[in-house]
Amino acid sequence: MAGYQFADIEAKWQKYWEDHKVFQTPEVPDETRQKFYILDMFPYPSGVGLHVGHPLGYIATDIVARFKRMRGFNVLHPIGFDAFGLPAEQFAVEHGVHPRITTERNVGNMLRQLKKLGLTYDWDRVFSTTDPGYYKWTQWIFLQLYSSYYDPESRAARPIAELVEKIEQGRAGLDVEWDRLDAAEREEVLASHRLAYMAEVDVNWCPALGTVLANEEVTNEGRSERGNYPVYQRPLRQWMLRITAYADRLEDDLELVSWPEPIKMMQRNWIGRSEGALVDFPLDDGSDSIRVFTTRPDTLFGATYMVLAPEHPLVEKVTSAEQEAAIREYQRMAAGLSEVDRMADAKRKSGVFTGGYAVNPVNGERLPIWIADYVLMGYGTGAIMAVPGHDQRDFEFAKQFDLPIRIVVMPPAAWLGSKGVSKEDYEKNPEALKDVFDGDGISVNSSGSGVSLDGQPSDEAKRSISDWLEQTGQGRREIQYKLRDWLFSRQRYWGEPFPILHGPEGQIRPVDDDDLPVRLPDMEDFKPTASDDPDAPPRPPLGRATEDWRFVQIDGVRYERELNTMPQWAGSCWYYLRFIDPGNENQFVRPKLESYWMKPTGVDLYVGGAEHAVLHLLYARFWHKVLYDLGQVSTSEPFARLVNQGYIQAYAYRDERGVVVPADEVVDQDGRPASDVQDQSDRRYFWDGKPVRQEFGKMGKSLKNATGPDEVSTEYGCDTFRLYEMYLGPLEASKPWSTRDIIGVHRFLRRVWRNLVDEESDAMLVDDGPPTEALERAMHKTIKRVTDDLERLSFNTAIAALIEFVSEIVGLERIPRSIAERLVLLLSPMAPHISEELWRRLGYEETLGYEPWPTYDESMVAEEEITIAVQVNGKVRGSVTVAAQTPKDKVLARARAEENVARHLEGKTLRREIYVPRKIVNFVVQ
RNA sequence: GCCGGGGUGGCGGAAUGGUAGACGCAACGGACUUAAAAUCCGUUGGGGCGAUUGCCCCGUGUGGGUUCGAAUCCCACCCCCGGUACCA
Repeated sequence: MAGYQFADIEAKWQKYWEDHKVFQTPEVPDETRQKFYILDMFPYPSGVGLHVGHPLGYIATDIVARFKRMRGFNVLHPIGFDAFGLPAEQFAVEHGVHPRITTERNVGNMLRQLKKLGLTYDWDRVFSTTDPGYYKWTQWIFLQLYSSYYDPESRAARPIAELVEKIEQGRAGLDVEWDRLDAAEREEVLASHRLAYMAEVDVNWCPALGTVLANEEVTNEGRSERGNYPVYQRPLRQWMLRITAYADRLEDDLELVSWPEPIKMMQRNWIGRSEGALVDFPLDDGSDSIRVFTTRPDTLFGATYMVLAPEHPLVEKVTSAEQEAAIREYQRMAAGLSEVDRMADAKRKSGVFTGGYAVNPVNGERLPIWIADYVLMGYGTGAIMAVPGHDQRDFEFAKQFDLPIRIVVMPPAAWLGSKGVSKEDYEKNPEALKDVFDGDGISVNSSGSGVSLDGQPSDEAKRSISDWLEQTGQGRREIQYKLRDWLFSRQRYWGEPFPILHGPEGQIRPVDDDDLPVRLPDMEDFKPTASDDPDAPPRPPLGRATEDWRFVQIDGVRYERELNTMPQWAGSCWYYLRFIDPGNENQFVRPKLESYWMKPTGVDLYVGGAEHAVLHLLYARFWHKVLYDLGQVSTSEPFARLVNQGYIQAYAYRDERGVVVPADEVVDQDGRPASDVQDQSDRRYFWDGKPVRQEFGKMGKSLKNATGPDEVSTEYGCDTFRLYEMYLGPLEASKPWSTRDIIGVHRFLRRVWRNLVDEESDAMLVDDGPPTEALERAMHKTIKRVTDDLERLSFNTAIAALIEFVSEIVGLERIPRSIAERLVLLLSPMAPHISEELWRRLGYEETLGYEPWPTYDESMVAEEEITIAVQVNGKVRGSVTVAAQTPKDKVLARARAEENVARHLEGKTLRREIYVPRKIVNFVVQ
């Protein structure tokens, strides 16, 4: 037996931890202890297994979990699998195997890989979103959404029964004659308020995937996020979730959470709140009016024309006979343009005059009405008032078609002066100042029909014009959102069935709670009906299920089940709640446990990739808020603190043809990478020895540059692997994988071992003598550094501190026991196996998972902080503050202060005085 | 274009107003060894002087500023990464 036998050690302790369920969190927690809920974004069970990039976040959370346990916290650290949805289903389709089977197999493989990393998840809490015991409650939550509505008065979700009550009492503020409506009509009214409702809307239809997709799942290029297939707009009757009702709360509450600023920003942009006003512009014949939305009602006097979206319903009405042909032509062209073409053409504005006119309500001016594709039907009202003096796009359009431009907001005179620009200059060329002048100006030329804004600053002008519009009934304040309701159904097999029945007259009936879950039927043919035809009808695979699944007889009525399934994101919207009480068959989570683990601000630390910024992270917040309103959970936000781990990147290689060459077939040839195919029968042998181009990218299958955790663990052990991944750099940063660097942390572990264990005799090299003062001091300093670094998730510097400390004990004949013990404890969150082994060899019976974290003595680490100041003629001219531990530090500080001042006062003499710690005046110049 | 993050040795990265480059890799020199691996010791931002110990100048994307003192704070610009895009 010699040296650090990591393979034996790791196998031994992993088995021990699993057999003794060391890291299991008790089902009912000890409420006297402080809790810490630390969560990873659970993975979908990929078929190809893990590469070294995946566990980065898992290792980080595991370190924190172990650290927090040692600091006395009651830790919940679970893992599960997001197994429904497109990726799992696509994998099954490709392999021609039922997704239930591939999912089970993949979950098994991933569990094996995760366990090999020594992660301290509570394995008894593992579940997949595909387990009927789980999706039963996903369906149940859906029914909560279905039977709730958003009450604007209390700004919260309430049971739909309360709405019925309000309507009956005439308090709902709805313009309906409830008593005279039949059941179907009543349901229609309710449907327009339910948080889950069916509606015929323009949806993103992806024929190649055979399903509809949510806005969040469609890329900028108008293609599917999964698979990159074309997506078309098309009206279909689908399930929707009324996430828009929560737009303002989703935006406001971002302030409550400690999330990375970029993620908050992405959510804000996605929600896209903008405050402004709705204004009605009557047509000049008075027959109708054009309603527009504007964020700049203070520029109403600057409107010089109107623009409708080409597909706006009023286009027909306002078009004059002579313009009709031109308008038709333009509409046809606009309809034919794809999103991409439209974007490519964004710089050049196009449009056509309709021949019609509208009247500006503030001054009675007749404004020509145009149509143009820079106005989108999908945002605001699909119509705008054009103010070319104060809007870039309107300005470009006006220039192109020679329409008048009017300035109605002027930068303050002082501001213009500071730029060396006159009022006239600005009027001549407002564009020149647009970039630097943000609109906080003073209204000018803004008087008309009984209202004047002249002289008012923009904010004030916005308020007074809004008041005037509201008083005269020509408009009102309005907040617009970019966020759309969430399209919630998919024409796919591998998802949660909806707990919904459709009656023969089209009535919707929720499945009784007692009949949940509605199980996904076992089907041989689960493949989606894909097509190249954008007009192909959606055919949900569940339509091919057996009749006894599809039809249900209740009270003599024959109902058909909803054939769509829920989208990928449904399961991940609430899984963090189920981990709290995973086995509960009667409730989705026990309230008592929920409030213990979630209060006061939700999951304490949530680690995962940034790619879910507007998908999972937004959807989960929405569901959570609904559950909160309904009294089912006790916090308004699910995740208190979020950290996005970076990607691990790796070099990838392409040959002259641009074909990817596997990274392990590349060799160094005179300092340049070259292809190295040994097998002569391989068709690629031709390229042997040819130079390849190096690039840098995300690790993965497509670049053939992935390294598996198993390979690393076999060669160096998983403790080394864990240390290496954390030592690469900050958790949040993307960083390059470099297999050759692994040796560094491996050497460190071997050094630890060698210094504590005699390689010959296998005996511990520790004694009970006291450490030297210097060593004890270094120990305290290290404890402080590691503790602070782990608190702020700076794993790389924590490890560096340990490496540094170990170099202090190198060469010591025997290590004082007290030092060895604390070193092992400090190391254990990061390298648990070697630590556990050393801990036992130090004579402890108990596993060190819950051993107390070592403490440090302030007086041992406190660095005396001294300030050295220099006075010249009674005036302080320089000072240096240093954290000094040795007299040498102090001398250095004094010398520096002196030097700094001397440099500025050449020729003068400095009189030196003694320094006094903390508040000092030391050098006096005369 | 707009929003957000960033730019420090050959490389990954430390340092958030006080000795820039911790720690690791790579590289070079040395010890041990028949040899190699492993291990250990030393050197390693650039330039110059002294060469025994030491000393000086320049250096954190570029240019300015604040300060006794700036990688760090402020202004302008350049470049890279991420998000987003005719959102009225």
